[in-house]
Amino acid sequence: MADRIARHLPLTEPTYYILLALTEPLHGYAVMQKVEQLSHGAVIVGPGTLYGAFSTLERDGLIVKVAEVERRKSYALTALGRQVLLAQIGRLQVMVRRGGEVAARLKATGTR
Amino acid sequence: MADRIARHLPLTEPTYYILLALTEPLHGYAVMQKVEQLSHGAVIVGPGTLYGAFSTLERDGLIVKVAEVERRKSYALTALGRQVLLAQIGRLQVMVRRGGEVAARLKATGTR
DNA sequence: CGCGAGTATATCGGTGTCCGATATAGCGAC
DNA sequence: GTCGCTATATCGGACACCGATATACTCGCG
Repeated sequence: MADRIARHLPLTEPTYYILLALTEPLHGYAVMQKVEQLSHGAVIVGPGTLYGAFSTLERDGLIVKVAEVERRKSYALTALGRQVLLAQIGRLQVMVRRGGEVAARLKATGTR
Repeated sequence: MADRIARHLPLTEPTYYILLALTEPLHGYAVMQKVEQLSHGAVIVGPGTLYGAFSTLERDGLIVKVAEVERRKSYALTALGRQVLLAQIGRLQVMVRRGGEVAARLKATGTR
């Protein structure tokens, strides 16, 4: 059953960046900063988005708590989380390829 | 004010493909088929998604009705819609580039 | 000593979107 | 005459995003 992976797709933009950040174990606050950096400032996740997403992702088994030192709770991707992330990257590549073709056409044709 | 464009971002996957399909004037039913084709079957938009999205997109000025022959209502991108679509393609390119780096690292490092 | 700024986690509620289910209706084929 | 395809449309549930808000610790500066 490959829909064990497909069931979680597509990922939204914030969720995608959160998983991307968690390829390296990080705690919540660090994820907020990493996402901003990864997206060149295009995506800013606030506390509401972050901790809501953490709950959902942990419940679904895509991430897991790996440490809890002082106030910092660190999370990391599970094997399933890695597979979902890679599958999403595949979807994005299709989207970009299609988009690139169309973009070229739009620019070439002009406003018509 | 560039947030005239940014206000509409990010686009969800179905909305992205709908706009992509409408770079060429099409009526609703044809959009459903085009989206499925563009996405290699990964995205299937049902009537609920499609006509709901049409209402929102037309209200926001990203698409416009260009013809209505028999039962077919054809829509096409506006200038704003084209700008939003191109901006979204830019976001996707950033996402894919970041994803590609991480994917390479994930595969190289293995399961650790 | 007090206060602002940064670190860090957490909850709540509004808003919007996706999407399945459902409905209508014309058309051609068998 | 009924099945399936074309074609448009509405409704409601479920879910996610995200701003506002709250708590609490630490550090530095005046």
